[in-house]
Amino acid sequence: MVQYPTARLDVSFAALSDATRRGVLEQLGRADASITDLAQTFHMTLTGMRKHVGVLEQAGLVTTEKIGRVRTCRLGPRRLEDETAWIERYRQLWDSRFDELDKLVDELHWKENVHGPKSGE
Amino acid sequence: MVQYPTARLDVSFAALSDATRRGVLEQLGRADASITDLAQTFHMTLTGMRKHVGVLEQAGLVTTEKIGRVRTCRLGPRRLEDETAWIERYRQLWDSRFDELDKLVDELHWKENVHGPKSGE
DNA sequence: TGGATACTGAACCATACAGTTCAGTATCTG
DNA sequence: CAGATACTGAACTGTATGGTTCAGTATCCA
Repeated sequence: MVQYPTARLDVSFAALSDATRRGVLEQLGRADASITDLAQTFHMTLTGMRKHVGVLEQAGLVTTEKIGRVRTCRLGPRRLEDETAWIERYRQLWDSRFDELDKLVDELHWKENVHGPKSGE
Repeated sequence: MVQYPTARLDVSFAALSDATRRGVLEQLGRADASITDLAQTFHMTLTGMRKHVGVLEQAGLVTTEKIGRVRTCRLGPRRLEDETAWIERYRQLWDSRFDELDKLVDELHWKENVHGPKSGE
């Protein structure tokens, strides 16, 4: 059984669970931005935005660098590989689980066809 | 620009941000289970587990059905399509963003080669 | 130098969340 | 019927989250 970096998934999924933070990632996907830029986009105080950026940094999704007065934010090193991997595996489970259900349904149909009221189509 | 179902992403990413809940999904991927089953697996009270299952239900990742005393939990209708789509798009942004950076680096190299310390300036 | 700009840290607030206990209700089983 | 089982709802605890204000510090620019 593959072991996923559980704690890391906790923080990155949590980071993604906020619309503002997802928006920040999208904006940074277009161009680097300062805290002020981001705060303006999302109509929020600098302090508030700084916290969101902090969460994204913790998750490795954003890196920042302060030059002079300005902290510039850019997309970070992580590319959501583990998150994608987890979801992919989940989908496999999901598919196989529903295949099983399909089989059950088929079986029921078969029984119905053999023992049911209208045995010939 | 494609519009993602923001509120839905909020709740499903939040649902996934807890290791216990991800574990529940994995267990249900193997077989349906009662609240008692799940609570035992994760060493938790029934009440505690019921809450987690509630969160997963809200996110559409689990459905439950109570028959007699027993509430049976199974994987729900949602297959994390939207979540995958969001992450996919993010990866595209990430890639293009880093292509841009690569281009910048190339440009710097070029300038260095032309104007660098050894060739003039 | 002095004023505007960009950020930071501390403190605070309201709400949500993960978990518990406890006191039920409803259902099975002998 | 009695007792065990499976769950539920309310209430409580501690901690995290999303947001604010306010009082700074550091930097830039005229």
